[in-house]
Parts: sequence; structure tokens; C-alpha cells
Amino acid sequence: MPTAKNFYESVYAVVRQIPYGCVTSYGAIAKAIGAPKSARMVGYALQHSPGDVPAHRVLNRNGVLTGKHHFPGENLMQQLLENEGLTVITNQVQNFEKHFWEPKIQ
DNA sequence: TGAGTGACTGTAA
DNA sequence: CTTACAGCCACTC
Repeated sequence: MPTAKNFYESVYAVVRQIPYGCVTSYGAIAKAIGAPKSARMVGYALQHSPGDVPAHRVLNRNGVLTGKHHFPGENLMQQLLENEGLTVITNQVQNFEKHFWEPKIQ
């Protein structure tokens, strides 16, 4: 079995821990799982993520919805974030630092 | 086996 | 301040 699957599962596990109304960055997740250089892989993993993973809460370090186009709808990601009390303008989350949640390793 | 790709990040100009 | 370039790891063809 590919050991990389553990990497994916680790990403999913961290993303599932993101509380309601909070967001984080790919690099933060990558660092949380012990691979700060693999931020790109986090995004790649989210692309293969199951439906029970709140991938809409994961943005880049800039607070921009880089993966918005990968969601079913054209503005679904933004709608989900706004539904959680966040403000999104031009694919960018306002007060990103304020809603930022740092992943924790259990 | 090797080369190409990507939901990123940090540093330089 | 904004824009550009290179590094990085895992996966697919």
C-alpha cells in the first residue's frame, strides 16, 4: 500500500478539525502534518478529498479562494464561507487573519 | 524509468 | 507597495 495515502489521510484529518466559521492555509496544514514543503500536495489531496472534508475552509496564505474553480458551483466555495459568517470579496476573505485557525496535531 | 503537472510559499527586484 | 521567479513533494502518463 502506498505510504503516501497516510499523507492524504493526515490532510483530511486536519481539515476535518477546522471549526465552524474558521479557515486556514495549505502551508499551515502541511506544516501540521510534518511536511511544510508539501503545501502543494495538500491542495492536491483536497482535490481527491471525500465529500465529508470541508475543503472550502482551506485557502492559500493570501486568504484567496484559489480552489474555487474546483468546486461544483462557480461560487459554491464563497457561498459556504459566507454561510459561516465570513465575508468574501473577489475570491478573497476579509479579515482572513481574524478567522485564521492554526491546525493542531493530536 | 523519466518527465510533466499542480486548490502553494517564500524571497527577490 | 506590486510583480516575478524558483523550490518543493507526491502523483499520473
